[in-house]
Amino acid sequence: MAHMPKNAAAPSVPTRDRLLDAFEDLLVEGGERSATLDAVAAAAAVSKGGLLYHFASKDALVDGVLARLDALALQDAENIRTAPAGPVDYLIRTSVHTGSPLDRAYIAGSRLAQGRDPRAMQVLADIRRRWLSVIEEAVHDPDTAQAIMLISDGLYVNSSLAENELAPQDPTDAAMARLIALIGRLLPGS
Amino acid sequence: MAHMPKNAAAPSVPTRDRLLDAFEDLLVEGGERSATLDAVAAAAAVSKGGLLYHFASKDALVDGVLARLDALALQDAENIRTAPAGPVDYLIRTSVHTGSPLDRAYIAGSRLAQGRDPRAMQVLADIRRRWLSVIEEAVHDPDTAQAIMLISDGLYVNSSLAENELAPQDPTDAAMARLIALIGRLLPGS
DNA sequence: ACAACTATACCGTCTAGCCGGTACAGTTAC
DNA sequence: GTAACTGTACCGGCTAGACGGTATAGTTGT
Repeated sequence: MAHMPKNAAAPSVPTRDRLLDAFEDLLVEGGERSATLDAVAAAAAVSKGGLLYHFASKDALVDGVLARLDALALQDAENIRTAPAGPVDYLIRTSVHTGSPLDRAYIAGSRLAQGRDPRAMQVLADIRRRWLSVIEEAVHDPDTAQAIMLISDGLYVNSSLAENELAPQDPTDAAMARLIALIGRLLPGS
Repeated sequence: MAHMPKNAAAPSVPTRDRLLDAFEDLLVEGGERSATLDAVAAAAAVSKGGLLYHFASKDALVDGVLARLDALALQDAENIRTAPAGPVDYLIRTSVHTGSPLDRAYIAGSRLAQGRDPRAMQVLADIRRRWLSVIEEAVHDPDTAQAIMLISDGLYVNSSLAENELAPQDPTDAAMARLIALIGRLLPGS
């Protein structure tokens, strides 16, 4: 058990992933400023030296979350495409914060983008482009697809801005169902 | 020329406002982290002592931009209500970045909110609530009004994410006109 | 006299990153 | 089989610089 955690009865979650999780959580809950190396190390129950062993710099940590976000989003594009209730329904319902790993990673990425990190902005742009093309494929009209993407983005910022009830917060509630019905009116066929 | 800018043939802009402008610009262009007291003072061509003469703390500076944002947004709500082409047209067209004072102030406020500043989150929430009620007044249907707000929010994040052409960037271009036409389909009357 | 500054020095704290050390499993050489 | 050594995974103390804020003495136009 050379490279395993000392106390591991089970492999548990690798330290590297725990550090990434901690970094994400701090970004999501406290914004960029609160996600310091010390805070990340503490949240992951690792010393600062241990953090820097896995990620040589804060930049490396950023690259780490961004890489994971990209991988998660790539998988998600497939989920959207093959969703039983259809891509639009799936996209809209998952645009509010669900606490899924992708969700957390996406918000973390947004925080980094708001801090003007060009890598984060690039990754987010790529993800959104991917989503848009899936929706375009489904609705067969670029303008409609774009409008749907905009609503999805709007839902995201709303649930990001926390505790306000301007928009549906829960993917399963009635307001969400009404919103999806409304979006139906945008579709070319009627 | 004591309290006037040295070079002022005209009263020009008062130092206090130049400091607020500088703070906003730094927030918009470099995110929260780059907007330090030293940077703000330098950008406004004022000494650090001069900055702290007008704003005793960074918190006071934040309060300053937030107060100005709130005032600007209050005025804007009236502009939306009385827009010749109608509230929805106006709201949507001004949801992309135009470089207007309100626009810059709003983005600056968003940066602060992303840094989890509760005051900023509160001010933004109030502004959005105001906009929503103006739109509700105009379209006579809460769900439709909400969907329109979401599209507006979506446009805003898109133009915030810079240099991507997923959504219309220019309030006068054809894509914007098509988007507004599409939104027309959401309206209860047809 | 006073408001509106400039300039400079300073303080405590926070932050990123560095470095020397430790523990220990596995490898090699005899 | 055991001593010497290697690589991995960490610990925790440290430092330089940035940051928010204080302080203070001087300057300038009215």
